[in-house]
Amino acid sequence: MDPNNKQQKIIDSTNGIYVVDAGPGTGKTFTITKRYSEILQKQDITPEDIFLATFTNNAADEMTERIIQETGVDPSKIYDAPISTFHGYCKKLLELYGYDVAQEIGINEYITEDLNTIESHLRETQYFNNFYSQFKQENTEYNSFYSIIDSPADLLQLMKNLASRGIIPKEEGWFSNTGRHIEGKPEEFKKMLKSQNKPVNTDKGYKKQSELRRKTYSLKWKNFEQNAPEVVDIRGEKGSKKIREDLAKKAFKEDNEELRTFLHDIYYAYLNYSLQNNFLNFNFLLIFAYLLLYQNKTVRDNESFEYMMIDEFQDTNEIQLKTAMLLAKKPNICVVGDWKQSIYSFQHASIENILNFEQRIKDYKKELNYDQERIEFSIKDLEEINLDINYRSSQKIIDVSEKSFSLPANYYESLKKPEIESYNSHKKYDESVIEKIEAEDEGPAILSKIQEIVDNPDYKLSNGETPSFSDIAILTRTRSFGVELQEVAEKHNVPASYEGGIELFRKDPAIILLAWLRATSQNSAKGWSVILENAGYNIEEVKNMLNDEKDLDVPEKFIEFKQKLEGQSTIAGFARVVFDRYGYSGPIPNKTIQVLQNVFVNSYLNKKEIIEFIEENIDQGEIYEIDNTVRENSINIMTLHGSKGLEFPIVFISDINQSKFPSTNSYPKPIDFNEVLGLRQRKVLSRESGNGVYVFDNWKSELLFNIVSREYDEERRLMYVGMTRAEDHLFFSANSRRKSTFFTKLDVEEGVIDSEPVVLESSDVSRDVFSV
DNA sequence: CATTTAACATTTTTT
DNA sequence: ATGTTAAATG
Repeated sequence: MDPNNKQQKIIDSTNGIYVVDAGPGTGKTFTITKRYSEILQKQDITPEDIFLATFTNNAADEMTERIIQETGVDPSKIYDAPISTFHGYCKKLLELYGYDVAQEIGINEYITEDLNTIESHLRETQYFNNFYSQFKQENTEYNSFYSIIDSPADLLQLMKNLASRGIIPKEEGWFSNTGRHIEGKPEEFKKMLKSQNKPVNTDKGYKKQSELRRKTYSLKWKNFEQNAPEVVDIRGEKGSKKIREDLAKKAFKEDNEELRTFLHDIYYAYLNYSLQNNFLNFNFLLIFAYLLLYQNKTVRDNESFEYMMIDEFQDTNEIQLKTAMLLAKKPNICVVGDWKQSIYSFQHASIENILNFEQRIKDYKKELNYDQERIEFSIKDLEEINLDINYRSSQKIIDVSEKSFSLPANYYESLKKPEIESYNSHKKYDESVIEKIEAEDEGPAILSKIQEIVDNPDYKLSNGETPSFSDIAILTRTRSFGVELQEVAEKHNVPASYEGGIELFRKDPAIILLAWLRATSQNSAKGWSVILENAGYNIEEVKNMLNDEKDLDVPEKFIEFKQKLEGQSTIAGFARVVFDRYGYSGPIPNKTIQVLQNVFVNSYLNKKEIIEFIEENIDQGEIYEIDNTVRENSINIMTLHGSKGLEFPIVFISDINQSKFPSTNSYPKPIDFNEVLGLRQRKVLSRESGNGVYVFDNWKSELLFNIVSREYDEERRLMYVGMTRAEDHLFFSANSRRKSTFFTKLDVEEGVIDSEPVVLESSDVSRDVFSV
């Protein structure tokens, strides 16, 4: 297939700075691949000169494959080419040149080739907890902060947040003045306060209280310290339309010096601790790579690229963009993305990267050049190109998807008409069915609808075929709803595979492994009871065998096996022996071993730590991806996030229910960061009438956080991502008693559901190997 | 009757 | 902590 005009323009425009607005189904990967091979054909250009950043490792592999197909280039030459995620590239960079980069911020630790990247969130939490208790003992001057923090993991999250914004501590103060970002933005704050505190006009000309005053009602339930102003003082008496702005401004000016010092010190100490223990999380990996490129001209000259392309640009964060700028030798930069599909802000992606690209790179250039010239090229000929032909969806589906941005997230949110450029469908197909269905029992209703669709010529697809199970995807906001749906499908013998991983450590292999780890270390009775009950002994028999803690009376064969296990020196060996004995094989035991091996790499068999790790995993229901779960002809169930980049003939968007989608979940954090407010503490320690010291809510920050309230644009974008996965037919489903405004205010025809779903003959289905 | 208050029900996404 | 909704208020 030949590129269309806009695509061709992007392919030909190899030199210069380009922002490509690539909406869903506009042939983004196709265009990037072609552009890559176009650049490759230039004289003296090899794959080593082109940096292509992708969002996931899978995307990097896929891109590489397609480039090999497209160019016919020798695969061995492109295999080592910098086509990778930022994380992957930065890790390589640090291993090559990063040995003493930490010195730049005063840390006397070294990065070596066996640096570990922490991929397990739980494992890092373990590390962090160890670090935290040590830090607390050594830094008693921050006692008042420790008493307001109930979960250290919140602090860790905060540091990662700062790291993704390029805020980096030095031994004294902040690196390159980056600490100013945690002080907040007074001008923006004043603007927000003003607009939030305007009384609201109704259609009939009445004036309601301001949005802000309505929200501050909840302050009433807070527990403020004695000298805090009364809530009626802040909000005004009944009938006041606005809150008192002078108090809000006073709250903004709260002295946070000590809090910032505390965060600086613990952040710095944790970076130090990480390197001491030879590990970095994803976020810290990026800051050290950034530091290296920032400070070392030689590395920059050696490593920078003639050409740079960044895919999924809407999901990059600030430090990634800065790093990319340091890596660009020339102004040959092409960023490709779609702001409408930016859905990873919880992971600190910054949508401003793409929305304000030009302003950002100009600002960053200034910032990066303030003491010496690091960005040598000039930023002037910046061009925007938008791809506007959609090759995926029918026009009807495209039109509906654009309504995502007009969906209010609650009963009082009023939205301005969004400015969305429209896409034209390349497809002639015009028989799309777009319906919403609701029922008291949502799962069976979806199944029933699917059974109606499958093999039904009324739902003919654009390729001329009648639908089969594998043409259908069910998208969910939460994982748990997806798992529920899979179970409902299983009960009806409808083939459905849940994509997105399983609770690995709650499966049998891990349970038995944990039991043997326990049986061969302290607290062995806990392990033995699981082992013996699993072997078929009843509770009474087990009790008798374990009666005497010091002299267990278990059958000889168990003792022999225990001795065999005690000879193992690595967790992988230990687990392998257990799984072999129990006959566990396949992806689940393999993945279990792989995870443990990755997490406890280099360390001798420390059973206590491993047991804690597994316990924590079971407790938290931690999710791990399993390979090869794909089945023949089955429905695909996945989260909306997981569906990014994919397409299906038929899509269901499910669980559009209150508090689920849009998600209204939010956890209170004692210390919080907001771009406008800066760093704030929401709890304070105070002495109540002489006696003890108590934790109170901080009226200042509680008031402030009402002003920078949460927005729901990302939930609407998530809806947009979901809808635009569909090629031919699109369905929405909700629980009739709990449906959210995303469902009720969606202007789509209501569908009918035929009674209950039928239970299929089991011979119709291929079995799911993981469901046993 | 429009507006405000108070009580009640829920509670993620993951490179 | 936040949204929904029924009851209270003036």
